[in-house]
Amino acid sequence: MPKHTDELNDLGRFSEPALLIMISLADGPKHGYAMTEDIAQISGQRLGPGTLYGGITRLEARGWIEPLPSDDRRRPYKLTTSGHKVLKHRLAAMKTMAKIATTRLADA
Amino acid sequence: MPKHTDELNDLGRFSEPALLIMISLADGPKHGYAMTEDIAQISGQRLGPGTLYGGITRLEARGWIEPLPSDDRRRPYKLTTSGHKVLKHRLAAMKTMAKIATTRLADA
DNA sequence: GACACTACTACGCTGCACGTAGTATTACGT
DNA sequence: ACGTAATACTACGTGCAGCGTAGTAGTGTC
Repeated sequence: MPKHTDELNDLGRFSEPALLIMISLADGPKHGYAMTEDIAQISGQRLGPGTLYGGITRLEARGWIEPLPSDDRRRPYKLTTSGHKVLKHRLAAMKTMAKIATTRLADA
Repeated sequence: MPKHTDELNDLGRFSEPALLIMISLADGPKHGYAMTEDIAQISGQRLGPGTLYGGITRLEARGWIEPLPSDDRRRPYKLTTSGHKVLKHRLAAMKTMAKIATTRLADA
């Protein structure tokens, strides 16, 4: 097992669905179903329950999101401070890569 | 098996390593080892051989990259027209998402 | 009271990501 | 000529993320 020497770069195998979930939570707490709808609107892709709740569980295990107290059957989640930081870092990396890639495509 | 109704959106399970390989090929043909070095420079992460050549094989199977004739033991690859198109499409989606996400983080 | 929508849980499969080990060639210093 | 490091891969095994399907149960509405 790799040591968590640098939490911001130790993403494990974490891909688009997990990223979409975090982005969805970036503008406020949401429960699972609401995330599905939100993600479908902003990205055009609809995550199945297996993908969604699987992703949520993994993100919670990493401490990047956490559940809020709930009275009914809904279970809302919010980004933790750590999750917020990771997402920000991740987005910056994405932008840098996208910029480099776009330049390369244009020049070629 | 899902039908290839829309090649640009049918990415399968395709994540960062595959994207990095395509970006690396965006500014000209490269062989495997050169990709590793290039990717390490632009992204800071070094792909192991399993990840790299596994990714290459899958990308070739999809017709997004293709091998060039080679005289020695090196096997250079280049982006196909199809691969070029997919990458461009993908980058546009990435930028849109990054923009939305950044706005959300800033507003929250 | 039928039907759609909401909000999940449970489960199983597949293949991608990743590591490790090994092979062979080339380049270099000494 | 000999060792060592860098180059450029192949081969192989493993685990878990991603994804689909099925099922459950409460809520709303007509």
